[in-house]
Amino acid sequence: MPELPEVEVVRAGLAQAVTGARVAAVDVLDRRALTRHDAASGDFESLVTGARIEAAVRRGKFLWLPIGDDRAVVGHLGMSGQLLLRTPDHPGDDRHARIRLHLDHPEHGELRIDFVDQRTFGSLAVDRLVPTADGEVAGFSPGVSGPWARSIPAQVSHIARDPLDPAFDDRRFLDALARRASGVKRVLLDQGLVSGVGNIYADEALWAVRLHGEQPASSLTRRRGGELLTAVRDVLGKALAEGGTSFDAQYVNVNGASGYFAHSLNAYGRAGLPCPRCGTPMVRESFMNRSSHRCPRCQRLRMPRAGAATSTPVRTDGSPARR
DNA sequence: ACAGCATCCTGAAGGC
DNA sequence: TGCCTTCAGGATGCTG
Repeated sequence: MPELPEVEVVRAGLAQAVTGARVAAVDVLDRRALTRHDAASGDFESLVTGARIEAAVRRGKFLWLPIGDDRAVVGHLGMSGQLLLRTPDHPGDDRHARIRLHLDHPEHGELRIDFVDQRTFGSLAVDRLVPTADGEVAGFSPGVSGPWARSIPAQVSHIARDPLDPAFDDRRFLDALARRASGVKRVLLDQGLVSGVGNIYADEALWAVRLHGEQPASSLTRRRGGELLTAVRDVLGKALAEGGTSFDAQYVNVNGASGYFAHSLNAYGRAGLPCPRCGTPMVRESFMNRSSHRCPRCQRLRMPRAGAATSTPVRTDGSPARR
Protein backbone atom coordinates (compact mmCIF):
# COMPACT_ATOMS: atom_id res chain seq x y z
CA MET A 1 0.00 0.00 0.00
CA PRO A 2 1.69 2.90 -1.30
CA GLU A 3 1.74 6.27 0.29
CA LEU A 4 2.43 7.45 3.81
CA PRO A 5 -1.13 7.28 5.20
CA GLU A 6 -1.70 3.74 3.95
CA VAL A 7 1.69 2.55 5.21
CA GLU A 8 1.06 4.17 8.58
CA VAL A 9 -2.27 2.37 8.89
CA VAL A 10 -0.37 -0.89 8.36
CA ARG A 11 2.40 0.07 10.79
CA ALA A 12 -0.08 0.93 13.52
CA GLY A 13 -1.93 -2.34 13.03
CA LEU A 14 1.27 -4.35 13.19
CA ALA A 15 2.62 -2.46 16.20
CA GLN A 16 -0.22 -3.29 18.52
CA ALA A 17 -0.32 -6.93 17.48
CA VAL A 18 3.29 -8.00 17.07
CA THR A 19 5.40 -5.91 19.47
CA GLY A 20 6.98 -8.37 21.88
CA ALA A 21 6.23 -11.39 19.69
CA ARG A 22 8.82 -14.00 18.76
CA VAL A 23 9.20 -15.39 15.26
CA ALA A 24 8.62 -19.13 15.49
CA ALA A 25 9.01 -19.98 11.81
CA VAL A 26 9.26 -18.42 8.36
CA ASP A 27 7.91 -19.58 5.01
CA VAL A 28 9.36 -17.95 1.92
CA LEU A 29 6.93 -18.87 -0.84
CA ASP A 30 8.45 -16.62 -3.51
CA ARG A 31 12.06 -15.53 -3.29
CA ARG A 32 11.38 -12.50 -5.50
CA ALA A 33 9.97 -10.92 -2.35
CA LEU A 34 13.53 -10.89 -0.97
CA THR A 35 15.20 -8.82 -3.68
CA ARG A 36 16.19 -6.19 -1.14
CA HIS A 37 17.71 -8.76 1.17
CA ASP A 38 21.49 -8.92 1.01
CA ALA A 39 22.25 -12.64 1.19
CA ALA A 40 25.86 -11.87 2.16
CA SER A 41 24.63 -10.95 5.65
CA GLY A 42 23.05 -14.37 6.04
CA ASP A 43 20.02 -16.32 5.08
CA PHE A 44 16.71 -14.42 5.59
CA GLU A 45 14.97 -17.35 7.23
CA SER A 46 17.72 -18.10 9.73
CA LEU A 47 18.22 -14.43 10.63
CA VAL A 48 14.52 -13.97 11.38
CA THR A 49 13.67 -17.27 13.03
CA GLY A 50 13.78 -16.98 16.81
CA ALA A 51 14.01 -13.17 16.77
CA ARG A 52 11.94 -10.99 19.10
CA ILE A 53 10.08 -8.09 17.47
CA GLU A 54 10.72 -4.90 19.45
CA ALA A 55 8.45 -2.45 17.64
CA ALA A 56 7.03 -1.38 14.28
CA VAL A 57 8.66 1.79 12.92
CA ARG A 58 7.98 3.83 9.79
CA ARG A 59 9.70 6.54 7.79
CA GLY A 60 7.92 7.65 4.63
CA LYS A 61 6.74 4.52 2.86
CA PHE A 62 9.28 2.19 4.47
CA LEU A 63 8.55 0.31 7.64
CA TRP A 64 10.69 -1.93 9.78
CA LEU A 65 10.52 -4.26 12.75
CA PRO A 66 13.63 -3.98 14.93
CA ILE A 67 14.91 -7.39 16.02
CA GLY A 68 17.57 -6.91 18.67
CA ASP A 69 19.51 -3.65 18.88
CA ASP A 70 21.19 -3.57 15.51
CA ARG A 71 19.02 -5.41 13.00
CA ALA A 72 15.53 -5.09 11.58
CA VAL A 73 13.13 -6.73 9.18
CA VAL A 74 12.55 -3.99 6.59
CA GLY A 75 9.40 -3.91 4.50
CA HIS A 76 8.36 -1.92 1.48
CA LEU A 77 4.92 -2.51 0.00
CA GLY A 78 5.78 -1.29 -3.49
CA MET A 79 2.67 -0.85 -5.62
CA SER A 80 0.55 -3.72 -4.37
CA GLY A 81 2.02 -5.17 -1.17
CA GLN A 82 -0.09 -6.04 1.85
CA LEU A 83 0.88 -7.14 5.35
CA LEU A 84 -2.03 -9.10 6.77
CA LEU A 85 -2.45 -10.35 10.33
CA ARG A 86 -3.98 -13.79 10.48
CA THR A 87 -4.69 -16.61 12.85
CA PRO A 88 -2.38 -19.63 12.50
CA ASP A 89 -5.12 -21.74 10.93
CA HIS A 90 -5.99 -19.22 8.21
CA PRO A 91 -5.77 -21.04 4.87
CA GLY A 92 -3.53 -18.32 3.40
CA ASP A 93 -4.29 -19.61 -0.05
CA ASP A 94 -3.87 -16.20 -1.63
CA ARG A 95 -2.48 -16.51 -5.10
CA HIS A 96 0.06 -13.82 -4.29
CA ALA A 97 1.18 -14.77 -0.78
CA ARG A 98 4.98 -14.36 -0.86
CA ILE A 99 6.24 -14.69 2.71
CA ARG A 100 4.65 -15.88 5.97
CA LEU A 101 6.00 -15.10 9.42
CA HIS A 102 4.64 -17.41 12.14
CA LEU A 103 4.67 -15.56 15.45
CA ASP A 104 4.24 -16.43 19.08
CA HIS A 105 3.11 -13.57 21.33
CA PRO A 106 3.29 -13.85 25.12
CA GLU A 107 -0.25 -12.42 25.49
CA HIS A 108 -1.97 -12.82 22.13
CA GLY A 109 -0.73 -16.33 21.47
CA GLU A 110 0.01 -17.57 17.98
CA LEU A 111 -0.52 -15.41 14.91
CA ARG A 112 0.80 -14.92 11.44
CA ILE A 113 1.95 -12.05 9.27
CA ASP A 114 1.32 -12.75 5.59
CA PHE A 115 3.14 -10.61 3.05
CA VAL A 116 0.92 -10.67 -0.03
CA ASP A 117 1.98 -8.82 -3.16
CA GLN A 118 0.49 -9.13 -6.62
CA ARG A 119 3.05 -7.17 -8.61
CA THR A 120 6.15 -8.13 -6.60
CA PHE A 121 7.53 -4.60 -6.45
CA GLY A 122 7.39 -4.84 -2.67
CA SER A 123 9.84 -6.76 -0.52
CA LEU A 124 11.02 -7.83 2.90
CA ALA A 125 14.65 -7.96 3.99
CA VAL A 126 16.80 -8.24 7.07
CA ASP A 127 19.10 -5.25 7.27
CA ARG A 128 21.53 -3.82 9.78
CA LEU A 129 20.64 -0.68 11.71
CA VAL A 130 22.97 2.29 11.41
CA PRO A 131 22.87 5.55 13.40
CA THR A 132 20.70 8.32 11.92
CA ALA A 133 22.59 11.15 10.22
CA ASP A 134 21.08 13.81 12.51
CA GLY A 135 21.14 11.74 15.70
CA GLU A 136 17.38 12.05 16.09
CA VAL A 137 14.80 9.27 16.41
CA ALA A 138 14.76 7.41 13.09
CA GLY A 139 11.05 7.13 12.43
CA PHE A 140 7.52 6.92 13.78
CA SER A 141 6.80 4.36 16.51
CA PRO A 142 4.80 6.15 19.21
CA GLY A 143 5.00 4.94 22.77
CA VAL A 144 7.79 2.44 22.19
CA SER A 145 11.51 3.03 22.42
CA GLY A 146 14.76 1.19 22.81
CA PRO A 147 18.42 1.18 21.84
CA TRP A 148 17.31 0.82 18.20
CA ALA A 149 15.33 4.10 18.19
CA ARG A 150 18.05 6.38 16.79
CA SER A 151 19.12 3.85 14.19
CA ILE A 152 17.76 3.21 10.72
CA PRO A 153 18.07 0.28 8.32
CA ALA A 154 21.05 0.93 6.05
CA GLN A 155 18.92 0.63 2.92
CA VAL A 156 16.53 3.31 4.21
CA SER A 157 19.19 5.78 5.33
CA HIS A 158 19.06 7.78 2.09
CA ILE A 159 15.31 8.33 2.48
CA ALA A 160 14.42 11.77 3.80
CA ARG A 161 12.23 12.28 6.83
CA ASP A 162 8.55 12.62 6.05
CA PRO A 163 6.65 15.85 6.61
CA LEU A 164 4.76 14.49 9.63
CA ASP A 165 8.05 13.68 11.39
CA PRO A 166 8.76 16.19 14.21
CA ALA A 167 12.42 16.21 13.14
CA PHE A 168 11.55 17.17 9.53
CA ASP A 169 13.61 20.21 8.60
CA ASP A 170 11.29 22.72 6.91
CA ARG A 171 14.04 25.18 6.14
CA ARG A 172 16.16 22.59 4.43
CA PHE A 173 13.20 21.52 2.30
CA LEU A 174 12.44 25.09 1.25
CA ASP A 175 16.10 25.69 0.44
CA ALA A 176 16.08 22.62 -1.79
CA LEU A 177 12.93 23.78 -3.58
CA ALA A 178 14.63 27.06 -4.40
CA ARG A 179 17.58 25.22 -5.94
CA ARG A 180 15.66 22.76 -8.13
CA ALA A 181 14.71 23.60 -11.67
CA SER A 182 12.52 20.49 -12.00
CA GLY A 183 8.76 20.62 -11.92
CA VAL A 184 7.44 20.86 -8.40
CA LYS A 185 5.56 17.55 -8.62
CA ARG A 186 8.71 15.68 -9.52
CA VAL A 187 10.38 17.28 -6.50
CA LEU A 188 7.53 16.23 -4.20
CA LEU A 189 7.97 12.64 -5.38
CA ASP A 190 11.72 12.65 -4.64
CA GLN A 191 11.92 10.46 -1.55
CA GLY A 192 15.44 11.66 -0.86
CA LEU A 193 14.10 15.15 -0.26
CA VAL A 194 10.75 14.54 1.39
CA SER A 195 9.36 11.05 1.87
CA GLY A 196 5.91 9.54 2.03
CA VAL A 197 4.32 11.52 -0.83
CA GLY A 198 3.25 9.55 -3.91
CA ASN A 199 1.18 10.21 -6.98
CA ILE A 200 -2.19 10.63 -5.24
CA TYR A 201 -1.18 13.00 -2.49
CA ALA A 202 1.14 15.01 -4.74
CA ASP A 203 -1.83 15.73 -7.02
CA GLU A 204 -4.03 16.53 -4.03
CA ALA A 205 -1.54 18.93 -2.43
CA LEU A 206 -0.88 20.71 -5.73
CA TRP A 207 -4.61 21.13 -6.30
CA ALA A 208 -5.04 22.55 -2.81
CA VAL A 209 -2.52 25.33 -3.44
CA ARG A 210 -3.42 25.85 -7.12
CA LEU A 211 -0.05 24.78 -8.50
CA HIS A 212 0.73 23.14 -11.83
CA GLY A 213 2.98 20.10 -11.33
CA GLU A 214 5.37 21.24 -14.05
CA GLN A 215 5.90 24.62 -12.37
CA PRO A 216 9.65 24.83 -11.77
CA ALA A 217 10.27 24.43 -8.04
CA SER A 218 12.81 27.23 -8.12
CA SER A 219 10.18 29.62 -9.47
CA LEU A 220 8.14 29.46 -6.27
CA THR A 221 8.43 32.19 -3.70
CA ARG A 222 9.47 31.02 -0.24
CA ARG A 223 5.97 31.73 0.91
CA ARG A 224 4.40 29.58 -1.82
CA GLY A 225 6.82 26.79 -0.93
CA GLY A 226 5.67 27.01 2.65
CA GLU A 227 2.03 26.87 1.60
CA LEU A 228 2.76 23.78 -0.44
CA LEU A 229 4.44 22.05 2.49
CA THR A 230 1.48 22.92 4.70
CA ALA A 231 -0.88 21.47 2.08
CA VAL A 232 1.12 18.25 1.92
CA ARG A 233 0.92 17.87 5.70
CA ASP A 234 -2.75 18.66 5.64
CA VAL A 235 -3.68 16.11 2.99
CA LEU A 236 -1.52 13.36 4.52
CA GLY A 237 -2.99 14.02 7.95
CA LYS A 238 -6.57 13.98 6.74
CA ALA A 239 -6.08 10.81 4.73
CA LEU A 240 -4.52 9.16 7.76
CA ALA A 241 -7.48 10.15 9.91
CA GLU A 242 -9.77 8.39 7.42
CA GLY A 243 -7.72 5.22 7.31
CA GLY A 244 -6.02 5.93 3.99
CA THR A 245 -7.22 5.79 0.39
CA SER A 246 -8.70 2.62 -1.11
CA PHE A 247 -10.24 2.16 -4.55
CA ASP A 248 -10.37 -1.62 -4.30
CA ALA A 249 -9.39 -4.56 -2.11
CA GLN A 250 -5.73 -4.07 -2.99
CA TYR A 251 -5.18 -1.31 -0.44
CA VAL A 252 -6.17 -2.47 2.99
CA ASN A 253 -5.07 -2.45 6.60
CA VAL A 254 -3.65 -5.50 8.45
CA ASN A 255 -7.19 -6.85 8.83
CA GLY A 256 -8.07 -6.46 5.17
CA ALA A 257 -10.29 -3.40 5.70
CA SER A 258 -10.34 -0.37 3.37
CA GLY A 259 -9.89 3.31 4.22
CA TYR A 260 -12.33 6.06 3.27
CA PHE A 261 -10.24 8.89 1.91
CA ALA A 262 -11.12 8.11 -1.72
CA HIS A 263 -14.36 10.00 -1.07
CA SER A 264 -12.37 13.10 -0.17
CA LEU A 265 -10.14 13.27 -3.24
CA ASN A 266 -10.35 16.57 -5.10
CA ALA A 267 -8.01 15.89 -8.01
CA TYR A 268 -6.66 12.35 -8.28
CA GLY A 269 -8.69 10.14 -10.61
CA ARG A 270 -11.14 12.94 -11.42
CA ALA A 271 -10.37 13.47 -15.11
CA GLY A 272 -13.46 14.85 -16.84
CA LEU A 273 -15.22 15.59 -13.55
CA PRO A 274 -15.76 19.18 -12.40
CA CYS A 275 -13.10 20.84 -10.28
CA PRO A 276 -14.60 20.99 -6.77
CA ARG A 277 -13.48 24.61 -6.55
CA CYS A 278 -14.42 26.18 -9.89
CA GLY A 279 -16.39 23.56 -11.81
CA THR A 280 -14.03 23.38 -14.79
CA PRO A 281 -13.58 19.80 -16.05
CA MET A 282 -10.37 18.32 -14.65
CA VAL A 283 -7.76 16.91 -17.01
CA ARG A 284 -5.43 13.92 -16.90
CA GLU A 285 -1.94 14.26 -18.31
CA SER A 286 0.82 11.75 -18.81
CA PHE A 287 3.70 12.17 -16.39
CA MET A 288 6.66 9.86 -15.69
CA ASN A 289 4.91 6.72 -16.96
CA ARG A 290 1.83 7.53 -14.91
CA SER A 291 -0.78 10.25 -14.64
CA SER A 292 -1.25 13.70 -13.25
CA HIS A 293 -4.66 15.19 -12.55
CA ARG A 294 -5.31 18.89 -12.31
CA CYS A 295 -7.74 21.68 -12.93
CA PRO A 296 -6.75 23.52 -16.13
CA ARG A 297 -8.17 26.74 -14.76
CA CYS A 298 -7.00 26.80 -11.14
CA GLN A 299 -3.64 25.18 -11.77
CA ARG A 300 -1.93 27.01 -14.61
CA LEU A 301 1.70 27.01 -15.53
CA ARG A 302 3.33 30.37 -14.95
CA MET A 303 6.71 30.35 -16.55
CA PRO A 304 9.21 33.07 -15.73
CA ARG A 305 9.45 35.60 -18.54
CA ALA A 306 12.40 35.09 -20.83
CA GLY A 307 15.12 37.48 -19.83
CA ALA A 308 13.79 37.96 -16.31
CA ALA A 309 16.35 37.46 -13.57
CA THR A 310 16.20 33.78 -12.69
CA SER A 311 16.80 34.61 -9.05
CA THR A 312 13.42 36.33 -8.91
CA PRO A 313 10.65 33.77 -8.44
CA VAL A 314 7.46 34.43 -10.36
CA ARG A 315 4.18 34.76 -8.53
CA THR A 316 2.23 31.55 -8.87
CA ASP A 317 -0.89 32.27 -6.86
CA GLY A 318 -2.49 34.52 -9.43
CA SER A 319 -2.24 37.63 -7.27
CA PRO A 320 -0.92 40.80 -8.88
CA ALA A 321 2.78 41.41 -8.46
CA ARG A 322 3.47 44.12 -5.94
CA ARG A 323 6.38 46.31 -4.95
C1' DA B 1 25.92 16.16 -9.77
C1' DC B 2 21.65 16.25 -11.55
C1' DA B 3 17.50 15.29 -14.45
C1' DG B 4 14.68 12.14 -16.81
C1' DC B 5 13.66 7.81 -18.62
C1' DA B 6 13.13 2.67 -18.77
C1' DT B 7 12.45 -1.20 -16.08
C1' DC B 8 10.96 -4.77 -12.79
C1' DC B 9 5.74 -7.70 -12.56
C1' DT B 10 0.78 -9.14 -12.55
C1' DG B 11 -4.00 -8.38 -13.42
C1' DA B 12 -8.11 -5.63 -14.64
C1' DA B 13 -10.56 -3.12 -17.97
C1' DG B 14 -11.71 -1.45 -22.38
C1' DG B 15 -11.61 -1.44 -27.62
C1' DC B 16 -12.09 -4.13 -31.73
C1' DT C 1 -15.12 -15.26 -26.85
C1' DG C 2 -10.36 -13.76 -27.60
C1' DC C 3 -6.63 -10.76 -28.45
C1' DC C 4 -4.37 -6.52 -27.87
C1' DT C 5 -3.35 -2.16 -25.57
C1' DT C 6 -3.38 0.70 -21.64
C1' DC C 7 -3.25 1.54 -16.99
C1' DA C 8 -2.26 0.95 -11.76
C1' DG C 9 -0.99 4.17 -5.33
C1' DG C 10 6.90 2.74 -6.41
C1' DA C 11 11.92 2.75 -6.29
C1' DT C 12 16.03 2.10 -8.76
C1' DG C 13 19.77 2.12 -12.01
C1' DC C 14 21.27 3.71 -16.14
C1' DT C 15 21.92 7.30 -19.47
C1' DG C 16 23.11 11.92 -21.27
